Amino acid sequence: MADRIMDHAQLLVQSVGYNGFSYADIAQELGIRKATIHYYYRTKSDLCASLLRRYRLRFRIKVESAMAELASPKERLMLYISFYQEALDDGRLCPCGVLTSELLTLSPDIQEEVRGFFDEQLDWIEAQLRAAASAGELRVTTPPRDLAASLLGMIEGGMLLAHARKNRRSLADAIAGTLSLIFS
Amino acid sequence: MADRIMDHAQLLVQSVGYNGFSYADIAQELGIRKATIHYYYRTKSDLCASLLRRYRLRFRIKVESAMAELASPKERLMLYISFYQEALDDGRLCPCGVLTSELLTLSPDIQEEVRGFFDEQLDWIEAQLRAAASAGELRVTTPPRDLAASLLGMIEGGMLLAHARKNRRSLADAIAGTLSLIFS
DNA sequence: GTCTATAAACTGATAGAC
DNA sequence: GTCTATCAGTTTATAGAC
Repeated sequence: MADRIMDHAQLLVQSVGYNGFSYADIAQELGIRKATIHYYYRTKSDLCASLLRRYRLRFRIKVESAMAELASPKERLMLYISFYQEALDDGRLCPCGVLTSELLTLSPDIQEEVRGFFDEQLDWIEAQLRAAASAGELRVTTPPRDLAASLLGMIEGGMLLAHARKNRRSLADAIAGTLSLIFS
Repeated sequence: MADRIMDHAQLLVQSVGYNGFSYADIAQELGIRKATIHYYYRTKSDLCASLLRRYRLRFRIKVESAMAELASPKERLMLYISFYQEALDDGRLCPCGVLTSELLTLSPDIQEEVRGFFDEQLDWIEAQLRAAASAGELRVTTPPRDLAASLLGMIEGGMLLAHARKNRRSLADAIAGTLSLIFS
């Protein structure tokens, strides 16, 4: 039951944000009572922090397996972007992107998880860009960290735009164009 | 008083989102009672929709004056981006970017204002890119609409990243690099 | 216009029976 | 483990006095 609760809580965070749902929403969906949720997660804040830790862990594993399978930085980045596109196809946003909009209302634990996720993603993207630069595959001289921030921003913002405009195609297509621009 | 209420409501939307504040927050800040807010704005939904209409109008005027002053599409886009950077320097996010995260919990009026804002921005950016292409100033052949979506996504996502990482520099710097990439 | 008072619903959370 | 019952606090919103 703990997993089912967390699953649905994550779906809700990715759809309407932390302040956009309540324990009653989860209880109704799972056909249980609110008190049952409190048995597994003492507070809503705990539930959200736990959910973010699991999300980050799963995402990390996904990304690591992508590194193992593909050698080319550009291919890796294309696959990386497809992870976000998958969520979008499922009607979900990036939980960390969503929570950033209401970050000031959230507990320090949650804020730290969100910030940690972004830092981790920037590190990974930067590493791919540096590898590409070493291999002479980069067409530009922009500092890798800045370029990584551009790319991650484009991904997070692209998800938001696609969600608001109900146009799920726009993310992968738009970014693929920019990626081709960067790589030779 | 109507203006002061809307001013603070907008600040709150840009800081913590729609579901992140209540009438009590506004009342306390302005030293008035909650009922007074209802006198000017019947519902919270009305207040938010009104606030978005004003925001869009003001933003439109800002952008139009930018078009009048500067002839070069690249310069116009740099100035355009600085409008978002200004908000960020003031600790504010883009209200439409924020509201997108909780869009499914908001009234149809608000949803329409958010979507309208993005469409309007994409139209404007696309027009600048087409003008640049006609003048032979564009280095790429990406469809202008896709490129516009990339840029707006990068702006919206860049604001989010800067907010979460408390690094307000990253927006303008990161985007300037990509802009230089696009323009010859 | 702004207030007091209040309604009705919902919030996260707890105690204790089963 | 899951429930019923309940709490105290908050939410948006309204009625009516001043």
